Amino acid sequence: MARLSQSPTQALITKLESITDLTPGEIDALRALPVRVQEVRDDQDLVREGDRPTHCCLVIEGFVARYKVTDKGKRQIFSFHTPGDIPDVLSLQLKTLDHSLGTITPCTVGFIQHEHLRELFQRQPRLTDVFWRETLIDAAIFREWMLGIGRRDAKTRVAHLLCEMFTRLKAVGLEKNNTVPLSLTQNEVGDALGLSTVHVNRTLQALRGDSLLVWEGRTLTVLDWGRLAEAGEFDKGYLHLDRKNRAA
Amino acid sequence: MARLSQSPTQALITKLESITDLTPGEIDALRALPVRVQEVRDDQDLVREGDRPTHCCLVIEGFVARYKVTDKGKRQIFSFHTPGDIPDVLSLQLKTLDHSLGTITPCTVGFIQHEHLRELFQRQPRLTDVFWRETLIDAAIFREWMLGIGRRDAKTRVAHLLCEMFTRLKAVGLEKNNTVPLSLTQNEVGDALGLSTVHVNRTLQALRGDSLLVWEGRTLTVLDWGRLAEAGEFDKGYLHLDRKNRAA
DNA sequence: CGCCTATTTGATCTGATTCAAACAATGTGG
DNA sequence: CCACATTGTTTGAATCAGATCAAATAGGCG
Repeated sequence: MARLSQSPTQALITKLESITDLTPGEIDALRALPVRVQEVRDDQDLVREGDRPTHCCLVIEGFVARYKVTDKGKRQIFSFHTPGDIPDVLSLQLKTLDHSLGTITPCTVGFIQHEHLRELFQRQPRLTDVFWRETLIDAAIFREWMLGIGRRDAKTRVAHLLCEMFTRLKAVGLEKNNTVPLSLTQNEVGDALGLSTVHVNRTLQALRGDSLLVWEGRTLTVLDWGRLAEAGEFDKGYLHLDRKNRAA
Repeated sequence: MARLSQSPTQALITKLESITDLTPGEIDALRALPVRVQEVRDDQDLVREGDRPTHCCLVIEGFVARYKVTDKGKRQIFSFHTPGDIPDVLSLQLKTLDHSLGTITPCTVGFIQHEHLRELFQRQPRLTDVFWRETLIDAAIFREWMLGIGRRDAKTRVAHLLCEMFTRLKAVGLEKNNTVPLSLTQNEVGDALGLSTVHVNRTLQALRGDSLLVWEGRTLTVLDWGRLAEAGEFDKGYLHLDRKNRAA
């Protein structure tokens, strides 16, 4: 249960502070953003391909995914988003959405009007760079997924995704004892990696067999990070998490 | 042979004008950008994964590609870039490059110091939005490729890529009589689509057999756009080419 | 308890890879 | 201007990773 005293944008501020330094003025401006908070159950679209939204969605609690569906009805998930993310900031710049955004767990979502974000960027121009940077990291993750889907085998792909989720969740403070909350179904993992559910299942069994991880219910525990990262060819560079690593 | 009177940033200006309106002041500022022009032969890296560049690369002539290589030595190409593109603007925001950028044909490349671009954005803040928008369209293309690599079969993928290249080249004025210059090898197409060269070859034969296209030497001619677009499940929405379609 | 959703297992099939070699086109130096 | 080298395309055959189909099992939860 969220504390009532907590601003709906707290998760956003935490997230941004994990990748950049914010001035007190910027933090105040973010806190002052008018946000309409809403509970949404799972498997609901927040915005849909073809929409022309006038607001953005801030994930406050839960997991959401961006995806698109083939003419033949096959779904490809492009990204998973965690609290603090605004998966559709891009709608500020691109009028028509080219993909959909939906919840994959029950969520708390904050809706922020475009006009308010535009005002924010006008008053705090440096935040434009911060959000631009965010969308660029997004794209870096797309590239890494593309590399996996196009050129890595199933086992490597699955291991890589789990490494990525673990690392990202850890970066926003959700890791404890090598364990992170990870409420994805094997079907969703398949849609993210371009694999069938059945094959994801068998691949996970192989990873379990190697004693690399335990993933049951909604938590993932990494038993041997070194070997898991190796199995997934995982190098976190592309996540650009290191604050020292950002451009001057 | 390029006219000497032409600014090295002309291709860039043309490109930007295809997706947005520029003010005379913005055009002047772009023209005034100090650019070091250089001829580069094919198959040369312009910047490499791990680099911390202090300049960006403007494609003036030729094709370049962004790519990354698997631990096992398999290459995945993320994007092809044509004259007017600055494939690595992202290095302004992300200090360390997470992928490489290389020529796939002999090229004319313009190098622009980061500091000059930063000054430009300071003086013409609206250009920040224009370039942000550019990188967002980049990401939209990544998503569409991901959908293809993950969820479409070889024939659809190849047809889709050819539709995309045709459309993009047409948008920058390089189409004539349903023909565009397309200097890609089948091997490069494979690396872009996550397919083996052999299979790309057989797939192209199928498309030729259907009288959808002719692709020989360095030009692609589309014989039946309607059926090719259908075969590739191609809908150009994701390219966000329509100027009327940009956010207010 | 019974329903619904997610995971698991088994058997079969296939699109795409791999390996290997021939062929075609382009460019180079003598 | 030809011989040769290089790079890209094409063909054929064998193989395999992963998909598909179908059905059983296991968890959660009202």
